[in-house]
Amino acid sequence: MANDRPNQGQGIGLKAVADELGLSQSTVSRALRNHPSIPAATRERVAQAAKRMGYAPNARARGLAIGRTEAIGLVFPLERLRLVQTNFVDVLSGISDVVTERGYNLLLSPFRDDEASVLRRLATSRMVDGLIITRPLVHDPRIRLLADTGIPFVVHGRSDVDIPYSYVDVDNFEIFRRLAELLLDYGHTRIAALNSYRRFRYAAARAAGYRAAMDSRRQPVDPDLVLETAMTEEDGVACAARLLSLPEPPTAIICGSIFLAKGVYRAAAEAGLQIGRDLSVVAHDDQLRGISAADFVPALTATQLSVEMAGRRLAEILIDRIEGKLGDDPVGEVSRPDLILRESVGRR
Amino acid sequence: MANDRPNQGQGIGLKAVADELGLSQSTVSRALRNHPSIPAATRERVAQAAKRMGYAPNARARGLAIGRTEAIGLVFPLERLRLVQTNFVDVLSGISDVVTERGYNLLLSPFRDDEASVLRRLATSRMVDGLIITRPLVHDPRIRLLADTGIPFVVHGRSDVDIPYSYVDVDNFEIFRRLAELLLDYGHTRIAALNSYRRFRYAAARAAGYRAAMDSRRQPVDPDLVLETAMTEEDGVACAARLLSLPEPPTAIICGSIFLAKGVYRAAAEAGLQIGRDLSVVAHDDQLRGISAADFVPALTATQLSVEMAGRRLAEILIDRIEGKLGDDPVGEVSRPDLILRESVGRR
DNA sequence: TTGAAAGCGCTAACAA
DNA sequence: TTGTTAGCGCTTTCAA
Repeated sequence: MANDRPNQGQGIGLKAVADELGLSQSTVSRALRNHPSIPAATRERVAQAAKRMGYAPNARARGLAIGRTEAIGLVFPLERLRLVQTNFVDVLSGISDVVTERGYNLLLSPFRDDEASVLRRLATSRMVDGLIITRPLVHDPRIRLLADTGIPFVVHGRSDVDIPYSYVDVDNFEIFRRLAELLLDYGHTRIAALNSYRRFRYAAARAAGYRAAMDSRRQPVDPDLVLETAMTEEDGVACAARLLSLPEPPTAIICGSIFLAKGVYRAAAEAGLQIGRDLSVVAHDDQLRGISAADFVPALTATQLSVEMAGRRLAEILIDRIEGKLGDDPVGEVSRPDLILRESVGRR
Repeated sequence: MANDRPNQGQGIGLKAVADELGLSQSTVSRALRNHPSIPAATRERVAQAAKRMGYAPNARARGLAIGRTEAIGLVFPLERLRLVQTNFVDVLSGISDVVTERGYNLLLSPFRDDEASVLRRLATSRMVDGLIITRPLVHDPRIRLLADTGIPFVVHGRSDVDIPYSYVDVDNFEIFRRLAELLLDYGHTRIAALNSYRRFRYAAARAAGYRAAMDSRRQPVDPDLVLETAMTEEDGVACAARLLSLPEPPTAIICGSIFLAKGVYRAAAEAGLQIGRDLSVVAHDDQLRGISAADFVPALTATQLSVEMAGRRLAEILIDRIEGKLGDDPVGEVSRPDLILRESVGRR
């Protein structure tokens, strides 16, 4: 025997219900899942008995039989959960919503350093039906890894790899391009950019967008004004302080996140500069819960795009794919940001 | 046939490895799991082949065979993830840590309203080996529900039910008692308490602790000074404003959370009151990431106890229980808080 | 030390 | 409309 406690020691299984009613397991199984071949009368009897006896299907056995678990996985660095200033919880919130709506479960797999092995294990063990990965690098090895296992997956963001894959992304090039052009329109030329680390594809795209805007106006790009940093308030303070102490400081700053912008506001206040008059600030806003560009004083001009909505789309696409509701071709969605003009920008 | 793509369409299974080596499935299975009956030589050969062929065990099948999944579940209201001011993420972080260390997976099941059915489904479907539940009510029906299914579970907090269960809790009675006594020691008698909703066991315990302290000093409890509220900064502002506009306002306020305290600080500032001189404030501090009682101005006197550590213990106890490392008797752990004196309290 | 075979609880093809 | 039967991929007993 494989197990000394049949049926996990508890359960009323299909067998018990079938015996009780003098039916076969398969009839009971079909009745419970509303198979058309089962007449209403039988279906009713079975439903009654199942309920009375407290029958609950065993997900492990069902998963093995149908080849699906009805769960999707999300692998992420433990750190991101700990971070206070992160959009991770908002993405997760969007994913959770859809997962609930569609009757799936969400398997969270945190990792400390070796993401690849966690991903591989999850994918090949068929513990989940599909996976979501986030924050891809410019050339992200995870995509090939997952494609090779054959498991359905969706990427939050894009990566420059030569295999097709599904993704949900925002137009990061456009985000920084528009923010830079806005500032150029207002007469600024010494425009600083606080960007994330360029190994991440989204940051690389933003850097390119910034450069494109500057190039199109024949403005030189001063490398001292382009900083790579984490997206937190503290880093915003530090970067701004550094920029403002330059011999020829910027008159405007583009921030990759709203947290960064908050830090810049603080640094400006300390330096006695008034935002919108002495220093212009713009940012990209993920529309996170609990912090709003409109509530900044003065209100912050920003591109905006809900990252929670992105979470929703990620889960929707993944589940559709798992259920075969999408063709075999990968789908990609790129949202373009709205630019909301508020009071943090002034003429130079 | 049950499935038109045997082995999920991909996988190198035990069978393939066995055939390759001219061994039986069972030998390969045992070799891979270091069964003592397998000689080192064979074990080695098998390990090589498995690696070379890219064998990965199918978790669904394994789970079915051994009756375990090596995953634990956490059911929580979708809302809590969305909340900015919540200790949920910190608890989750502690749980994640341990889950990773022990090689388990964490299944997050968000729900919108019908928690009971989500719990029951998770428990009876044997999708996970054990469950953690949080924020129990004074009489929490979930405990009986889970106990009836027979699944191992641990509660973050206690509940007054007459069945044994495992829990990790803090001494909430003691927390409010000590905070109140401290204020009484400083000569305060009009002491307000901002507590959570008393249907939650922890809030009920805190209310009792407050009352016990007052009673022991023969101080009457003014119902106007005891407020039930959510634990956010906004609510802190609102409650404090209300208390300060009383005909006979309190001279000291006990806050159930550090967020609440933050709001009280704000309201005091608006009212032109100086914390520590015109108004004394104390709080309980869950030691959340990103907000520290020591950083308040003036620094906040508080009881403290790491809620992340509680998360760790919850997972440790649950997994030990699943693996049979604990006896059959439930275990309960109650931590007592440290009281850290800072500058937010003054003599009346 | 190894293999054959049964079984975990469920689904589904096929036959009746 | 229902039952029989053969899996899903793995573990484990039992026998060799």
